[in-house]
Amino acid sequence: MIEQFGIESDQLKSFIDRIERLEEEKGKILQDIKEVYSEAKSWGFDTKTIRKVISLRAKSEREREEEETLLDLYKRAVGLAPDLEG
Amino acid sequence: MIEQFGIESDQLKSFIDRIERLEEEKGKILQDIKEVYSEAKSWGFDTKTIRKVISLRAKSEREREEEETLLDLYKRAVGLAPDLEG
Amino acid sequence: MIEQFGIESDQLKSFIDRIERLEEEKGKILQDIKEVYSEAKSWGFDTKTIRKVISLRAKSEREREEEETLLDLYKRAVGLAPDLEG
Amino acid sequence: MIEQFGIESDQLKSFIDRIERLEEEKGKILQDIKEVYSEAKSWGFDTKTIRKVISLRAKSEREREEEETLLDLYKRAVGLAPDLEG
DNA sequence: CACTGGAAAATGCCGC
DNA sequence: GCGGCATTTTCCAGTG
Repeated sequence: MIEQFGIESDQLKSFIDRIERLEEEKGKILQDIKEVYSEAKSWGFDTKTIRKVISLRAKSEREREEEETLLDLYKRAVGLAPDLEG
Repeated sequence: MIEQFGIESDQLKSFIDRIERLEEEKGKILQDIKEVYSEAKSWGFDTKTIRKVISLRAKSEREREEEETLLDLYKRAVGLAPDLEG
Repeated sequence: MIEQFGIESDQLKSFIDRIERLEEEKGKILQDIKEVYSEAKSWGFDTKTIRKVISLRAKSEREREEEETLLDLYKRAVGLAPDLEG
Repeated sequence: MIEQFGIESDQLKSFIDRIERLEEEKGKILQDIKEVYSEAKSWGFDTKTIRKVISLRAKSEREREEEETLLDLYKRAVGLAPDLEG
């Protein structure tokens, strides 16, 4: 008897099932990514470099956003911009 | 001279695009997973323990036993668990 | 006008210097720790398990018990462990 | 009796002790760092921004090094530099 | 096939 | 007490 411990076993099971299902989907995508790298490699491309390129592109996007955030942060820190709560 | 690599270059771009697209899908799934954890938490469940359970279920019975055996061994070595013949 | 912040600016720089110095020390310790793990590994020990033991020792007896209890509870909920009453 | 399992219990204990000692030192440094942040905060500085500054400085150093590495990598990838074993 | 380095995941911490 | 961020741990591909 689980209920005596005060947890709703069915609900918990349902959450875990949902996560496991999503993890499975994730696993497929991960697999797909691996296969693309592998195909690229068989074409003679250097996968390490491809990874770098992709990570740089992701980064530069992220950093563009971050720069803005950072600027705001600094501005607020020195009183050049209002705090978030106005 | 770049052009001499024209065809390969297109091929490379195509690989990178495919990977980036897959990464995007992966990002969505990751987001979904986060949301389920968050919902579970709002129900009062402990997400850290949920993660442990999921990771345990992903392992084979054999793996689980091996890990436990080794951990017990090390624990006894440092006095965290009593010796077997204790 | 920056100068009006002159004194605070010096103070800030000083804080940052102190932190960076401490970070450097931290880096050395981290390096030392890595080396011990590496040596342990070369003796045939399993570093992952060592980490677990160390993390267990850092916890109080009470904490360890609580975690285990909760894990058992969740495990039973998903059928990874038998119910207590069979 | 541990030896029957084939691990050198004393050696293992010694490694773990060394690591725990280093962890303790690390903990002190971490504590020191916290205190500096706390002092800075009491002076009215924004700790989040300080963290950013420090992490940026650490990063730009690392990235200077990385850029070089990356350039080499790309060069090798397109045959403009010899492979490492060259 | 063990080691190393780098990506991904988990944990812990800080501020709100 | 929660959400976001930094650290730490785990995993995995590539390399010798």
